[in-house]
Amino acid sequence: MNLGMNMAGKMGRGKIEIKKIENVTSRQVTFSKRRSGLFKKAHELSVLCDAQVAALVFSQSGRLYEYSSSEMEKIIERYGKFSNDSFVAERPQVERYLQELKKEIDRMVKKIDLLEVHHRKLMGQGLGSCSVAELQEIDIQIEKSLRIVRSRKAELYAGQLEKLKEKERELLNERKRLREEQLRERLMRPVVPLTLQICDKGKSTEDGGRTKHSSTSDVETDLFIGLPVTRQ
Amino acid sequence: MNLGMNMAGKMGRGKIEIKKIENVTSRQVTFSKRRSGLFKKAHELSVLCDAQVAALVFSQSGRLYEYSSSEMEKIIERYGKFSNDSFVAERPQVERYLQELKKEIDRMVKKIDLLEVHHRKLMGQGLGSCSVAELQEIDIQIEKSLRIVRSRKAELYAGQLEKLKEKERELLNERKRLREEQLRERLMRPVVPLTLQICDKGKSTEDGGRTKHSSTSDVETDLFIGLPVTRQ
DNA sequence: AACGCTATTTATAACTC
DNA sequence: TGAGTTATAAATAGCGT
Repeated sequence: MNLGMNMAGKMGRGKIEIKKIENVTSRQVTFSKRRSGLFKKAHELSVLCDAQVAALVFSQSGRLYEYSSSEMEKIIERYGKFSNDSFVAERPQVERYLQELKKEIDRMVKKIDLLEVHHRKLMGQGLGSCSVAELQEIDIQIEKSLRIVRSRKAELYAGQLEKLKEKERELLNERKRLREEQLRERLMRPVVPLTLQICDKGKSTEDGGRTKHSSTSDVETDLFIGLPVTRQ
Repeated sequence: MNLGMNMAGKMGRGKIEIKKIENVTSRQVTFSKRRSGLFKKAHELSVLCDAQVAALVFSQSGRLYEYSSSEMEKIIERYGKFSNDSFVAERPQVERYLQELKKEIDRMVKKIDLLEVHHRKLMGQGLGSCSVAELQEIDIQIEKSLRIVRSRKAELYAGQLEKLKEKERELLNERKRLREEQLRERLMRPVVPLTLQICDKGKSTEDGGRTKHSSTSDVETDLFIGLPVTRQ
C-alpha cells in the first residue's frame, strides 16, 4: 500500500551519500547489513588471496564485532611488529623481562635468607640447629672478629692518646709563654687601679688566649683534656 | 582482438568460487582490488554508522595493509578490553606491576647492603669508618655472641658426655653379666676336646654377643666407645 | 530487531592497452 | 606492472512483514 510518499525527490531504492545516517533505525539496519558484508568480503579476500585478514568493528553503542581469518591475537601481534611504535608485540619481551626480574628477586631473597641466617648465628641467635662443628666454626670466627675489633679499637685509642699528648705539650708551652709574658709585663708596667685591672684581666684571658684551642678541638678529646689543664 | 579463447566453458566475466586463486598474477590483481574494496567498505561503514572500524590485511608476501577509522592503536587497545584473554591493554597494569617489582628489588638491594655492612662489621671487616663508640658497640655484641655460642657448645658437649656415660654404664653391666654367665657355664659343663672348643668359641663370641650395640650406636659415640671396650 | 524482497548501485573478473 | 573498460556478480537501500 505504498506509504512514505511524503518525501521529496529521490524515492525508492537509490544511491546514498556516504555520511552519517541520521535515522537511528535505518542506521542500525545498515550497520548490521554492511557489517556482515564487510566480514564476508574480508573472509573472501583471505581465502581467495591466501591472506591474513582481521576486521574490528565497534558499534556506536560500544559493542564489539570482529572477524579474523586466523587467531585475532596472532594477527594483532604481527601488526605490532610492523607498527613502528611498539605497543603490542613487545609482549614476549616484557614477559621475558618480567621473568628476569622475578629471578633476580628470587636470587635476592635467597641471598637475604642466607645473610640473615649467618648474621643471626653471628649474633648468637638460632643456634639450636647447629652441630658442634658448626658452633666451633662460629666460635673461631667470632673470636677472630673480636680480636680485629679490639685491635682496631686499640689503634684508635692510641691515636687519640697521641693527639692528646701533643695537645698537652702545646698547652704547656703556651702556658709557659703566657706566664713569661705576664711576668715581663708586671716588671715593665706600673700598677693600674684595681677596678680597671679586673676588666682588663677578664678581657685578656678570653681574647688574648688565641682561638687555637677551640678550632682544633673535638668533642671526645675535650673530656680528656680536662685533667691536665685543671691540674695546673 | 579477443584472445584467451583457450579456456573451456565459462567464458567472459563470471562468477568465481571462493577458494584460493592458483594463478599468481590473477591472485595478486584480485588481492589489490578486493583489498581496496574492503577498505572502502570499512570506511563507508564507519562513516554511515558512526562506528569505529579497523581492518588488517597481511598479503601472502607478508606485507601489511591496514585501514582504521581512527587510530589503530586505540582500536586495538579497545579490542583488548573486550577480549577475554587480555593480551593487549593490560599494558598499564603490566607497567604498574613492573614498577612494583622494581621497587621491591630496590628495597631488597638496600636491605642486602645494610645486612652486608653489618655482617662485615661483625666479621671484623670494613671497620675503618667506625667511631670508637661503634666499635665499642660491636665489641659488646660480639662478646655477647661469643658467650652464647660457647654456652651452647658447652650444653652440647655436656649432653654428649651424659650419653657416653650412660652407654659406658650399660656396657659395663653387660660385660659383668656375660662374665658371670661364662663362669656359670664353665662350672656346670665338662671340658670338651680342644679342636671342637675352638669352633664353638668362635661361634659364640660372634652370635652370642647380641646385636644391641650395633642397633643403638651412632657414628660419633662409636669413636669414644672404643676405649673402655678394648681395655678389658 | 530480524528477515525477505527487489530495484538499483557497487564491486569486481576478465579483458585490453 | 598498473590503469582503464565492461559485462556480470554481489551488495544493499528502501520497503514490507
